Amino acid sequence: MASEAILAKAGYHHGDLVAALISQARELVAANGADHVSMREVAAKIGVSPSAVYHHFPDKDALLGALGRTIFDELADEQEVALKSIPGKSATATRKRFRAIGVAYFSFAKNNPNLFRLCFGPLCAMGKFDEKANSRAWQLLVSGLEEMSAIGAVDPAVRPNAEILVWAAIHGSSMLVLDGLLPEEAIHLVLDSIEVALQGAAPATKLKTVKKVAKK
Amino acid sequence: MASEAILAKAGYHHGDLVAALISQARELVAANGADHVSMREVAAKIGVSPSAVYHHFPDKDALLGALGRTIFDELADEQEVALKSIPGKSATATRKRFRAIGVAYFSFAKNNPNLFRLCFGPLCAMGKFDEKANSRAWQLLVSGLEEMSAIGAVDPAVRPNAEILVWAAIHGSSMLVLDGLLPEEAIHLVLDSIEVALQGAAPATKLKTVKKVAKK
DNA sequence: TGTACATCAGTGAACGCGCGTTCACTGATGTAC
DNA sequence: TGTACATCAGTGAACGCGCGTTCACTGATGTAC
Repeated sequence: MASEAILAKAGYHHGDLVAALISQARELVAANGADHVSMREVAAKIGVSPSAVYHHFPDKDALLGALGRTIFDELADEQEVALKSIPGKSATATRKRFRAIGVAYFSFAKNNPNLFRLCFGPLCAMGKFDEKANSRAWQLLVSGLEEMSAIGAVDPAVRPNAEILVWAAIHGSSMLVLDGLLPEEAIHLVLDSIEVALQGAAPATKLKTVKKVAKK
Repeated sequence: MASEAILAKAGYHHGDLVAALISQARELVAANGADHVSMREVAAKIGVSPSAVYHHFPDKDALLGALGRTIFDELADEQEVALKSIPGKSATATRKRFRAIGVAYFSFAKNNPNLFRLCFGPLCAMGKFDEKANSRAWQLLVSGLEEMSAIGAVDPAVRPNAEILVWAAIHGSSMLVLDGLLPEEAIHLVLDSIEVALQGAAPATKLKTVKKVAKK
């Protein structure tokens, strides 16, 4: 949809420079990594003078920040596409959907390592993205876990912190695969382990003991 | 130990420029992030000409690569210190030690975010560190899980992929806290959940069902 | 419908900078005899 | 022990570059009357 706007007009006024800049920045970040993208290059590839960019973004971080926001959206989009391809209310479908959330997350990282690193890099820590840029992906995970709970696949003792554990494990394994520190299968092993872990099913008393010891 | 060597000599020949360069690079990366450190600045802070660096490192990546290797070592050092502070063969001590591995990992990330990001950034993916730079930390985790198994704290069904799950979860939560996407308590919630998850204790038949469904 | 004018969104030249790296060089060191 | 000499580890000047950003400007657009 951005591309329509980009091609819509030519001449002195561009038409939709903002969209074109973000889209071109996306291209260059994907290809070279966020650290090797310059304002001048982005402008040049669009055929616009470097200074034109400053009519739309106050500085480089702002452009990359805007890009980061759209990448978070892309990630959530892909997760939603994956989810929609698995209809049905059965336990099997629910489990497949839950898994798909993690697999889509990992696939996005694998297919777009530089974009993924932009989202979860220093710019994120500096708060250059929307505060809630990642909230769609988070919400999908929450819903997935609610569905899993509904079919009895989540031990109540594990439920409260499940979102955090699952996100951390999926994010960590994705990152470590990108870093070349874990093999690509890791994501599936992690998802296997997570499902087992969520199931829990230790007797309540036993769980209590575990927690007590752990807190000491 | 590096500082002795650095201060050992003065004059035309430095004495141990390699160690001094790495140590100064460490300082600057910690303060400004790896992307904002230059060869010239490192050399200047040591009081040496920029070109001197090239007698010891072929290029910038090589210097940062060498630094990365030492940071992985620092991380493992801190984990070992934490482990040694918890002696004893009791189940309680074992659990505390296991937890300490994760807490030390997180603390290192929290106290040295820029160094941590250097270790697990693009340079790592490019193979600029030793292939086995992270192997000490990994080995500590393996040993920790073996200890945990020995006291019966790890369900045999969960054991095979436990290292990967645990590393991914600890790494992921550390990263997400650095990114400002999870609150600092996340690491403790994750460690709680991991201990419960390792305990597992679902009946074997039930586990099988779970796995079968998951693989579909 | 036509026109005046404010506003918007570009241009292009320039500023000032720090960067990674190379090169020819030289002072210091250590070793063989 | 003294000396010649190869090697090592520095210097300092320079190359060539691309960068983020600013500035005075101008062409295009849209709106009020």
